[in-house]
Amino acid sequence: MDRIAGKAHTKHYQKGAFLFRSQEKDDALYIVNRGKVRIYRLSDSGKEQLVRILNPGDFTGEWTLFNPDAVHEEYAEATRDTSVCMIQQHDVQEFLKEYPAISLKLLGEMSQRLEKSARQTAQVAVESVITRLVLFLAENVEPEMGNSPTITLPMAKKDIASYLGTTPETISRKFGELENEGLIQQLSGKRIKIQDLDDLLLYSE
Amino acid sequence: MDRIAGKAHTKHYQKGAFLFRSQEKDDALYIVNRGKVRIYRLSDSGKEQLVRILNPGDFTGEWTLFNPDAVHEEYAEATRDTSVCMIQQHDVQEFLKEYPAISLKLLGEMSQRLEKSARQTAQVAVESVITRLVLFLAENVEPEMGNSPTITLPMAKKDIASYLGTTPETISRKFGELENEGLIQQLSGKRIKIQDLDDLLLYSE
DNA sequence: GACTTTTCTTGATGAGAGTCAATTTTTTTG
DNA sequence: CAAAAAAATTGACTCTCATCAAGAAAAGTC
Repeated sequence: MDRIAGKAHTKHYQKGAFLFRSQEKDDALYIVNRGKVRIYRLSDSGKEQLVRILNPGDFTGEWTLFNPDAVHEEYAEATRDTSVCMIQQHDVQEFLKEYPAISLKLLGEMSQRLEKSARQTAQVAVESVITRLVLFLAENVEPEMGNSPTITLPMAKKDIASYLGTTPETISRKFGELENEGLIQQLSGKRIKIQDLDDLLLYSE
Repeated sequence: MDRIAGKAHTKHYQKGAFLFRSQEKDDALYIVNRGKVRIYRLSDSGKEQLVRILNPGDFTGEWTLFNPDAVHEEYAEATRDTSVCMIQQHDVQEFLKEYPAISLKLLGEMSQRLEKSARQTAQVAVESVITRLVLFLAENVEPEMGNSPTITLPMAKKDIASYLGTTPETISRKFGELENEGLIQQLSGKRIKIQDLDDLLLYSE
C-alpha cells in the first residue's frame, strides 16, 4: 500500500477550475478528497448533459486509464474548492497487478456505474419528463424514513434538468405540477417533502 | 486455463428464447459463441429500449457477477439460434484472482462500454433524432473506404429506432429526409450509400 | 445589509416527434 | 415458391416539451 501512496499527488482546485477538459490528453485517476466535481458533456450545439457529480470518495478517469490512446469527451469541473488525489495510469496498473483483489472491487464499482448509466439512457429515451423526475426523486429519498419522507435535492434544479435531459423551465413546471397534485411540497431551499411515496410513483405514467 | 474451461457450460438457445429476463436471479457470465443476442430494457409503460446487441465474442452478465445480491433489469433474447458459453459467478471470481491480467482486460472492456453508454445518454438527452441518426450512421461506416462509403446497417431499423430512443415511423421518415437531401441512398436491404460523409455530418445541427 | 450574480419561475408560441391506422415491402418458413 | 409473419412506409392528427422573453427569488460577495 505504501508503494502506491508514494506515487499519488494531491492537487487542489478552486471553484470553477477544471480537472480536465474534453479532448485533452490525460491519463490519471482522480479520487475526490474534499469538495465537489461536476462531470458533463457538451453537444455540438453547445448544450450540456450532466453525467454525474463526484463527492468525496468518488473517482473518475478510468476511461483514459485503460484506453490510454483515446481521447475522452468529458469535462470535470470543480464546483467548489476541491482537493483530489491523483495517480498516474502507469502506477495504477502496477498497483492492480500487485493487488488483484482491488481489480475485483473496481470491476464491481464499474459495473454499478454501467448499470446506472444504462438505466439513465433507457429513462431519457422512453420516459416522459414527469416520469424521469419522479424516478429521480424516488432514487434520492433518504432510506431512513417511512412513506412520507423529506428529501434534500442533491444538486441545483438546473443540474437536475441537465441530468434528466431537459430544461430548467420544464423542470420548474413539473415541480409545480407535482405540487398542485398534492404529491410533494417544496420547502425552503433544496428541501422537498413527499406526501406519499407510493402515490408519487403511481403518478408517473 | 483448463481450470476455467472445466467450469464452463455450453448452452444453446433457439431464436426467441431468453438467456435471462429482468428481475430473475442469475449470476452467470455469458459469452456468445455463435448467433446474436439483443439486450434491452422495458419501461413501466412497456416500451423497450435496446441497450446493445451481442455478437460472437461479446459477453454480458457482468452486473450480477460483481453485485450478486442485486437484481438486474435487462432482458437478453436470442434473435437467432445461439450458443453461449456460461460460467458461474464463483468460478469467474476464482479465475480472475488467479489471472489478474484478465481483470485489467475486463476493466478496459467495461470502461469502453461505460464510455459508449454515457455518450449515448448524452445524445439521446440533447440531440434531435436526425442528429442521433447521422451520428449513428457515422459510427457504423466501415473504416476502409474514403469519403463516399457504403455501409451495412448492423441491425433492423426498428432496432435502430429503439436504440436511438425513438420509433420506427420516425426513423423511416428521417431516412427519407436524408435521401431527399441527396445525402444518402438506400440500396437493397440494409445497405446504405453515403454520398459525402462530411456533408452528412454537417447536416446534423 | 446592500449589491451583484445566478438560479428559478411563469407566460406565450411553435416545432419536433409520438400515436394511431392502413398499406406495402421484405423476410422467414414450410 | 407460395403463404405467413415481421418490418418498413406513409398520412393525418395530437401533444409534449423546447424556446424566447421577462421578472422574481435565492445565493454569493463585498
